[in-house]
Amino acid sequence: MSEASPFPPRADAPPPIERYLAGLNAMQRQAVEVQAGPVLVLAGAGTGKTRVLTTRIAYLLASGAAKPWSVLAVTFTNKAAREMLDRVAVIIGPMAEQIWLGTFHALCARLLRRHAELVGLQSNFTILDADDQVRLLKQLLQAEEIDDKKWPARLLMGVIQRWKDRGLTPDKVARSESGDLAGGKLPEIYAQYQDRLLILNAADFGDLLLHCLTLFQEHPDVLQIYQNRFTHILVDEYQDTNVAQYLWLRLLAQGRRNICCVGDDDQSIYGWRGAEVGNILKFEQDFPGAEVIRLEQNYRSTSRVLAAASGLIAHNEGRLGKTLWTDGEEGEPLILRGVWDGEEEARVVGEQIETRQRKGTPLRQMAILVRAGFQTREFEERFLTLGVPYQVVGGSRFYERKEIRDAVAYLRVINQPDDDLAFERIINIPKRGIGAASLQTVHHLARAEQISFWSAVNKIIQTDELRPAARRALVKLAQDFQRWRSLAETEELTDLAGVVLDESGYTGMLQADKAPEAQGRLENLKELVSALEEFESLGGFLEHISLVMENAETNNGDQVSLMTLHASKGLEFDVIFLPGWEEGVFPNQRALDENGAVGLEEERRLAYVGLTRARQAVEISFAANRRLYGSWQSAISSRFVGEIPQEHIELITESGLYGGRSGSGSGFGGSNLWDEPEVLAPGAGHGGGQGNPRGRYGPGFRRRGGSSTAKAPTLDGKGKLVDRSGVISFAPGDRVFHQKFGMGTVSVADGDKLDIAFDKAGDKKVIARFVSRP
DNA sequence: TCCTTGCGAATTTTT
DNA sequence: TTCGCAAGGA
Repeated sequence: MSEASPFPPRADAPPPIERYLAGLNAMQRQAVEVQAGPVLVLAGAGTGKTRVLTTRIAYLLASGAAKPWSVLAVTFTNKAAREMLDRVAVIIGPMAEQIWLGTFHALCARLLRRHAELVGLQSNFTILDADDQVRLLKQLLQAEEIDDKKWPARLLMGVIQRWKDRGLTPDKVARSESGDLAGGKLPEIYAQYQDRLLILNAADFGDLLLHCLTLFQEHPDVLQIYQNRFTHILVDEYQDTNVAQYLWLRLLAQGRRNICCVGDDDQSIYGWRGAEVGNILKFEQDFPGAEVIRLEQNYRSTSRVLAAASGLIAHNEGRLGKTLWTDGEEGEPLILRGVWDGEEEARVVGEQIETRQRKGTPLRQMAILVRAGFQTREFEERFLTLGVPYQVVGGSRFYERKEIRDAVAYLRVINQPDDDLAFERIINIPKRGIGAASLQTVHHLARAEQISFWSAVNKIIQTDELRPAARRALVKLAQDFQRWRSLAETEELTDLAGVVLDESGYTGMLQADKAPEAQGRLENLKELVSALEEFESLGGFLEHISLVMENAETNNGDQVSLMTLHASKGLEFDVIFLPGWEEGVFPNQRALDENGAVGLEEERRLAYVGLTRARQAVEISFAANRRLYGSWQSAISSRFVGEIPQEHIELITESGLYGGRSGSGSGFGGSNLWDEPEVLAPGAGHGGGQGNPRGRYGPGFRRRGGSSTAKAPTLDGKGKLVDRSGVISFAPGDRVFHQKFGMGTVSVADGDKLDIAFDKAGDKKVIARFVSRP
């Protein structure tokens, strides 16, 4: 359908505007044509949402209403951003590159790099990933002596992220919010965390938005620049925006009020991550006079699939309400299959896939959608046995592998010396004889002086504070980094990476490693090095991997797709398999426990998303027995099963399995369907000893024991650090005490660097921080 | 400093 | 089941 003729020939002679509208239905057309003022497009699944958005952009440009650089188009995922860019480029050509198009996070990062200093960052700031965030928070928690058993860093990090999602900087977190989290100290720790990030010249994901928001709020002149620049704003997946994103958009849109948001409240599945469906519900209040357009004609699914999905989602309350319809075929009924256990489920799905393939459906048109990532395992195993090619979408990611993260950590330190988390990660990888004791010493200095780890290392290696071996190792490492940093100025990235991996000893370490996976790691590193070819600068590469942490797609060829329901949003396939429809699995027990009725509705929307991915056929299955963490558990079918209108379902069970019931379902009634808990003996397991492919990180480096070094003069009575102005100065002749070296007399004092003649340990160079008056 | 062993705990979704 | 973490030994 998409006739891609290269145009326009000249910028001042656009093709007839009508051309863009051809093939759109009345509602779509309206959504494209209304250019001025706020517009909300409620776009049901498969109603041509992306087409509307891309056409709208093209139409804006062709009609002369906007210039490419004055259009801001925001998406939720990188995938969506790329797809939109591609599709716009097909219509309008290379001009598309000039549109401000990307995810919230990518766009905010771009803005922040320009104005970093206004929020206390430098423009080459590092973007931390989830792992870094938790590690950093863990350090702070230990310093505060918070019990990490009671308050796991991951959990607290989640709370902080939620605050950030809501646009709350530490000073805005209400007392009532904190509760007894971390003994009521969490807001304070949040503040420390933010301070620490600034010292590290780093921002986490939430910060990208939060800082941008602060920037706009506190610098009206800057805000105005962008309000003027972005004459037209488009937002995809509006139902997934959180409060911070909403505030950000509202600030930017306030100028011209030309904002067009597209979304579907029934597909809001990121509430757990701070998304506010409320944003879409109150759009008309926020933008009075907004035009609301509903897209209800579905071009994707058969009427039976559609009816099943609609019937299911009708069980939710508080919807804006849409009535999807199609003039397409009725199609085959959905298949609902009860099986004995997960193994059988995988076997049957495998058979169905092979059968459908024989009948002409290519593998790439089939997908298995699961609730949680680990559920893909059984299917993978089965496919390996069968020899069915498959692809796990969004599974273990390339950039999360240990060796890749290590290599990237080296690059990060080269790019930005103050990136402590990266530096600490690789300071002793490969082993350099720098152990916990040395690390703690450096840490201590870094915290006391409020400087970065890198700075502390450089300071400390000029002294005798560390053991000679450790000191030598650090001196070498510091020199290496200096050298690599200057190489980075002149050499190609790939060459730089090769040199770094070689000279650091990292390659050597892997080559010497006899473990079976070492070879694969070397391969991965090679892949990383070649991936660097596409980038012009180190900064550009690092930005890419932190914002676009996606798999290097190798989906050439005909493969079945395996992915989570979340990852499937926005995709479509001829045939969809939905396994694991059991209470507790789907809907997920934790979602129910933690969020009750709200959680259940989100789970139901997830089911709705799953169903509406299908063009032609859906096969749902559930098992009577499920193995979970080594123990068997009997299960009952998901309540969602009973919520799908019966007339669109064909029920299949192996005869005899469920008290002989089989065939089309009499006694259909929801969750009590086949409710015969029967425990299966944990007999014949799978053959043991599959190699575990997941490399994990080595032991982390961390301080122990919090601020227990109470002898240092930098700690006040409560163990708090005193600020920089509180540095005690020493003069030659002063008697001092050092924890390790004992008593001594200052012989030379050069700022905070002291030469001291110790009574027992002899002449040493130390930093003033480490000694006290006796 | 580093490695091994043993124990306990927890187990979703992702920019 | 698997992973991460803490303690103990070389």
